[in-house]
Parts: sequence; C-alpha cells; structure tokens
Amino acid sequence: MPIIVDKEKKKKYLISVAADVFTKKGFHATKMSEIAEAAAVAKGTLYEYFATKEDLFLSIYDEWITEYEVTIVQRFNNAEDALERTDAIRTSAVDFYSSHRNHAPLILEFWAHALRSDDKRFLEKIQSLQYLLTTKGKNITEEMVHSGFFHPVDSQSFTLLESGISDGIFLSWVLNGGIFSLEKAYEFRQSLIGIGLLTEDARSLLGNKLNQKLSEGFLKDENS
Amino acid sequence: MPIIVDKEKKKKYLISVAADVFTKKGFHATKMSEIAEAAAVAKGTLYEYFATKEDLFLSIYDEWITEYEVTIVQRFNNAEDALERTDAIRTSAVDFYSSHRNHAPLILEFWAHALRSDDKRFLEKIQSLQYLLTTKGKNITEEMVHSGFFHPVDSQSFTLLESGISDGIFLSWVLNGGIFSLEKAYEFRQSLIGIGLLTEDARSLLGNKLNQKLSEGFLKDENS
Amino acid sequence: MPIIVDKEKKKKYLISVAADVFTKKGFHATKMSEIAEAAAVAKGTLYEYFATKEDLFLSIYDEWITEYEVTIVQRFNNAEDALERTDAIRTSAVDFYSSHRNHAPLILEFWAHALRSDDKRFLEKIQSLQYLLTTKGKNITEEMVHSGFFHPVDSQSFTLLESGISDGIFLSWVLNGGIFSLEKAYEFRQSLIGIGLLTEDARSLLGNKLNQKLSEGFLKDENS
Amino acid sequence: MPIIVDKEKKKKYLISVAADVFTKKGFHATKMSEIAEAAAVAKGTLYEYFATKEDLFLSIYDEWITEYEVTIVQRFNNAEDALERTDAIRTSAVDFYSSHRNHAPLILEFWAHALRSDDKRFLEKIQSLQYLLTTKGKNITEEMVHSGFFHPVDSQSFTLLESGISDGIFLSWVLNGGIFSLEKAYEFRQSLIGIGLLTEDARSLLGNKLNQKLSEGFLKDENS
DNA sequence: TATGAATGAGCATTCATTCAT
DNA sequence: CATGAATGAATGCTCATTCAT
Repeated sequence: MPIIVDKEKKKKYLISVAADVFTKKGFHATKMSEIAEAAAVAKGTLYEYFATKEDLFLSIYDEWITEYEVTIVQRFNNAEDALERTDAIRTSAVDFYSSHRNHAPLILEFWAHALRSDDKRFLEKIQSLQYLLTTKGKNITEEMVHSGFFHPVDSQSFTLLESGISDGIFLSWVLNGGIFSLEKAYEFRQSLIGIGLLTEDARSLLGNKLNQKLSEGFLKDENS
Repeated sequence: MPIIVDKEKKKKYLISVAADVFTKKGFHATKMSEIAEAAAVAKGTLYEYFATKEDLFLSIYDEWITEYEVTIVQRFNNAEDALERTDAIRTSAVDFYSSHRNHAPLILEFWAHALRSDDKRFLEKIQSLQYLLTTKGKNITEEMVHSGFFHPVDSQSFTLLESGISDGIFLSWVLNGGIFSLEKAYEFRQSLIGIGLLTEDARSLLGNKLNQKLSEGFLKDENS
Repeated sequence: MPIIVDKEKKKKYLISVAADVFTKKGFHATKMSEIAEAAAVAKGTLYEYFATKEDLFLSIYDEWITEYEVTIVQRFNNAEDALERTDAIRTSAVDFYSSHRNHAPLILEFWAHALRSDDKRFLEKIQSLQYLLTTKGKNITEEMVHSGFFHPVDSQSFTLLESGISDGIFLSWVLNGGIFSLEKAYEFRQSLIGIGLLTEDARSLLGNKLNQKLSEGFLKDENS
Repeated sequence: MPIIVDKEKKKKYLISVAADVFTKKGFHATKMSEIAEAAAVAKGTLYEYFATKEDLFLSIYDEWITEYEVTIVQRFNNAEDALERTDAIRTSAVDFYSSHRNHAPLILEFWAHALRSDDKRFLEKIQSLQYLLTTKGKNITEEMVHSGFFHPVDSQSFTLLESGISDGIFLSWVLNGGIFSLEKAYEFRQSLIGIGLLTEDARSLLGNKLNQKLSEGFLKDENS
C-alpha cells in the first residue's frame, strides 16, 4: 500500500481500489475483506472511512458523477456558442464512458442498485445528473432551432432521448463484450441524428461528411 | 394458489410469481421463502421445479426471451415487404418492453447478472437474441437502401445502434420512474432516425407527419 | 424389479437392496429415494414395509443377527462334544463375517449407531447375540478345562476376550482394506490362543501343526 | 469460557470441547451451534479455526493420534531391550484407550467415518498409526524369537493380530457398556497370548504368574 | 488511527415423511 | 397395495459489522 497521510487522498485511494474489486465481482459477491486485502489495509480501516458497504459503493458512483458534472459545467461555461456547447456535452459523455469502460459492469450495477435499494441516494444522484443534462440540453436545442440550424423539435423530448441513447450505446457496448469503438459509435450516432434534424442550410455547410460517416459505420477496423 | 395439475403449467405459474417478487426486491434480497409464500407453495416445492435460486432466476428471463423471439420470427415471416418487416421488429420490441414495463428493474438485473455471474447461460441468452435481431435488422436495412428508401448506411452499425437505442430508451424510462409513454418515445425515436435516413422521395410520401411528431415530442400528455 | 408377490419375500428383497446402498454411503448419506430407486420401487412403497429410515436400517442388522444366531444354535445342538461345539461357534463366526465381508463398513456403522442412537433396540440386539455367545462359550470352556484339554482359565473372561478378538480381527481387516484372508486370520488366532491354553497332553495330540501355522502367518499368498 | 489469548491454545480448547459434544451425540446429530454454545463462543468463531464441521471432527482425531504416536515413539526410544519395548507399545495403547475411555463412541465414529467419508485424510491417519505400530511390533517380535523368548512366529501376522486384538478389546468394552477394567483385560490378553508363544525357558522364569492371571480373569471385582 | 478476532443474524438447500389418488 | 408430488423442519456456513487493544 502506498503510504498516504492525507485523509482525503486515502479515501479516494480506497474508492478506486473498491471500484476495481466491485467491478470484477459485483456488489453482493464482493466481500469487504477482499477490498481490504486489495487495498492492503485491515477490514476495520474501511469502516473508518465508510459507514457501510453500501456507503462505500455509493461513494464510488458519487465520486464519478461529481467529476462528470464538474467536467460538463466547466466545458459548458467555456463554450462560446450553441455548437461548442453541444460539443461540450457530447465530449463530456464520451470521455466519461470511455474513462470508465473497464468499470462498465459496475455502472450497470449502480443503475440496478438504484432501482432496488431502499437507499434513495443512488436514484437521486442519477436524477440530479439527468437534470443537469436535460436542462442544458434543452437550452442548446432551443438555441439550435431558434438560430435555424435545426428543424423544429420538442427540446425536452429530444434531450431525454439523446441521454437515453448515450446510455443505450454504452449498454450495447457492454453486453456485446466491447467489440466496437465507443467513440466511433457515439460519432455515428451524432451523424445519424444530426442528418435528420439539420436544416438544409446547415446540412450544406457540412457537405457530405455525414453521409460518409453513415456509410462507413462504426464496426469496421481502422486499417481495413 | 390456483389448483394446477399440469406440471408444465405449474412451472410457468411459479416463474410468473417469482418474476413479480424478484422485480420488487432484486435477486439477492429476495428469499426463496418469499417466493414460495407468494406462490402459496412450500419452499421445497420450488426445488422440485428449479434446481437452484439462480436457475429459477434464469428461467424467468429464458421464458421471456423465448416468447420475445417467437413473436419476432412470427411477425417477421408474416410481413410482406421491408416496411412491414421494419414494423415487425419495432412492434415486437415495443410490445415486449411494454408488457414487461412492471418488470423493468428485473430486466436491468438480468443484464447486470449476465455480466457478473459465473453462469454463462445468461449472457448467451442475451447474445442469442441480439444475433436474431441484428441478422434480421441488417437484411431489412439493406433492402431499404437498395430500394431507394434510405440513404446509404452501414447496415450492421445501424442495426446495432438501433438495438442499443431501444434498450437505452427503456433504461431511460426506468431510471426516470416511467414518467413518459414508452410507445410514444419509440415512435419519436423512429421519426428522428427516419427523417435523417429517408431519401427525399420517401420523405415526400410521408408529408410533414415526421416533422409534426418531432415538434410534439413524447413527453406531453395526450389531453393537454 | 423382480416381480414379487409374497409380502415377506418382498420385505427381504428390500432389506438386501438397502444393505447394499447403506454399505456404500453410510446411514446418513443414504437417501430413502436412492434405496427406492435401487430397488425399483417408489419412495412411498418403502414406507409400506418399514416405518422409518432407522427402522429399515435396524431391520437389516436384525435379519443378519437372527440368521447368525440360528446358525449358531443349530450347529451347536448338532455337535457331540466340546471340541465340536468349539468348532460350531468358530465356524459360525467365520461364516457370518465372511458372508458379510462386502458389508463390512455397514457393520461398523451398526456398532456406532448402536452407541449413539436413542433407539436402544440396536444395542439390545448386539447384547443379545453377545449373551448367546458368552453363555455357550462359557460352558464349552469349562468343559474343556474340566476334561483336561485346557489349563485352568476364567471361562467368562476368556469367552468375552474371544468374542472381542473376533470383532477386532474383522475391524482390522476392514480398516486395512481387506488385504488379508479373513479365514486364515481366524485360524491363526485360534492357533495362537490354543497353543497357550492347551495342556501338554492335548498339545501332543496335535503334533506341531500349531507351530507350523504360527510360522506361516496369514498374510502370505497361497501361491507363494 | 476461560480467557485464552494464545491462538494455538484456543484451538486445542475448542477441539477438546468439540470432542465431548461429538462423543455424546455423534457426528451428524451434533450441531455446530451446540459445540459453540458448549465452548461459550459464537458459531462464527468456530469457523475462524476450522473450515468445516468435518475439519473440526478430523482435527480431534488428528490431535489424539498425534499425541498417541508421540508417546509410542518416546517410550520406544527410551526402552533398552525387547521386553521393555514390548511394554512401551502395550502401555502406550492402554494409556491411550484408557485416557479416551469416555470418548469411546467417538473413536468408533472415526473408524466408521474413515470408511465412508470422501475425505481420505481420516483413513490415512489411521493407516499411518497402523504403519508405525506394525513396523515397531515386527521388529520386537523378531527380536523375541531370535533371542529365544518366543517360539517361531510370523512377525508381521502376529503384530497385525495384536493390533486388531487391542482394538477388539476396546470395542468389546464399549459395546458392553464398560463393565470391566480395560487395563486388566489388556493384561489378561497378554498372559493368554504370552503363555502360548513363550518358550519353556522363558516361561519358567515367570513361574506360574501367567496361570494365575488366566484363572483370575478380568471380570471380577478387585474386592471380591 | 489502525487492527483483526469475535460476533450472530440470515438463508439456500436437503430429504424423511405424508397422503390424495 | 403402490405411487410420487408436496411438505417444512432443520442446519452448515457466510460475512458485514463491532470494539477492545
């Protein structure tokens, strides 16, 4: 174990170790003793930092989502127009899911746990992220429509669908054993959605880039 | 308990009861005794029909997926052209997810379980369905492109994305507490995807129905 | 299953099947269903003939011991002098243990069960046999001493020791995996005991047969 | 519960408690919770020291046999001639069986368990003891014959018989409810065997002590 | 702060026995 | 007489959590 004096840093260290163990075996099949062993601390030490097993479990998701939200807000605030703000949202999602691709089964677990746990903090965390995304997404969409880039569309529905699609692609990627590139799949998705919503004016600006992406798909190897 | 003589029917009865109990509490938190009590049989009886708790759990998913697959194949074979075949796939999905909307958390559990269980039958079942869907989806898409309805698109990528989107909408619906209509969301999705892929010729046939759907969204109440 | 009409014969048939199954797995590890299957009858049928599992278990020993006792009494009554009566006892023991050599572990089980079971019938059965043997053995010994064949010896102690030695040889044979001939071991035992108790007169009648047996032992192969 | 700090001592303490409980009820009828209660520890604590119930069971026999073997070897090595070595073996046996007279049913259980258990460690333990005894016994016997004390006898057969007789006397003692003195029975046995094997020269040295023992037997009360 | 021995509530699974047919 | 589906009491073992050191 790395010698860590700073309490906050040690907590983060324990969270990251726990994430790896939970990912491999799932919440119920993971024993606190295994996490302790993996972190090279005693079982009792874990309880100095986390009240219960579920608390430790939630802390992982908490950490991740908080980081995700911070990223979104930062990039969003640095963006200068609707297009950049769209990118801010999309790249944040891609980065989040990509950086946690090895924890994929755990994210599924969080969702499942959120639905069945008596502890509503899981669900609240998920919905707070959802709220952040839909609020921002709604604004962007309305701006895109207003400025003539997009055909008229119900912004809230569109945003909600977008977020569902993001999760769905990730889910599909997990259940298929990670056989395709997550990034390319997200781009393919954007092209497919975009081509439908973009007005003729906007579309002409992009040339046939979109059509090309659609023809290519996201399953082929870079080299082929 | 309804008096059931046919062994096969009793097994299905037990599966349906178990599905309800598992849905409410999740796999680990559900006790075999609770299922037995809910089915008004003795604990031992469950073990006359299912070797283990996990076996019972899998049997539920097995039953559902088998039914789902049968529906897909039947509707697909009765369809007469590519458009009808598209409908066959889409309505099968909508019907499946709609009929199991109350079991939504359980489906998430199956996915999570498939990833973490040593028992690979879960994952195999998921992937066998996936295979059925992508094989058929690919054919339809190619036909749509070939007959000039769709712009060129990589059929396999498109099909995979479509299936991911289906699951994603369902997931979003679950995590948001079922606040919107699943059917309307699926139609909104179809319109959004359709408007992007359809050629001008095909689009002109549909008039502005698609634009209307997009403007409406899927979140508003029918009556408002 | 052989078709058996006579109830008494069917009971004996079930006992013999049960003996084989119990021998292989032991009392606790043997399931009534296994015995039923081995006998090609339904579980319920066993309960037509035996009240409980323990009852069936006891019936086996009962059957064996009764047969053993009948043999002893018959041979004993047919014998005409002390030497023949000695043979009657010894050959009955050898025949009993030899005929049940394949059930050896089961006999150990009976002994163990007799000691721990609340059902005292096991112990009573054992002690009734013991009583028969010691009563008869005592008489013979006294006759042997009285007629000048044996040195003076406490007949009850000697008889009890003899019976213990019989069981001990059998036990040794079982725990050593049956690597020697049970019959030859019993004869070796008789020679060793005999040579000590026999008076000079009696010994001279036997010549050096006894010494020869002792030199040979009971471990060597017949052919070597 | 006595307060015990040393882990090794606590293990031995748990073994001794378990031995008493197992003795009274037998392996299968004894619940781990009963042992825990008798030892005034929690059930879980037992599992800190023993992996399974069978492991605890074996540990008892292991402990006993190991101690027995140590005694044999020590006394054997301290003996200066064949006669003393004979005593070393015999007194070790008598002491072992005497010290465990209250555990008698348990020893029968071990034998039965050894034969039926999948866990071969039981049988191996029994046979390792057997091997130690027969190796040493064979040497002594050969020495006795060689030095003219014993008539010629097959040493391996004789030793094996001796060990079987030891167990048989113990068995007889147990099944008869401990109605005689184990020590006296062992001595009676030694006299009976001895008188047969001893040469005239050797016998004359002992006078008529042997004949006296035989006449007395081992069943009479000291005071009568 | 850190430890890890001790705890004991909790649960899947087994199987002898019953009894309606 | 025979059956075998149904029963439910019984128990080995696990593991999150505690707390004395």
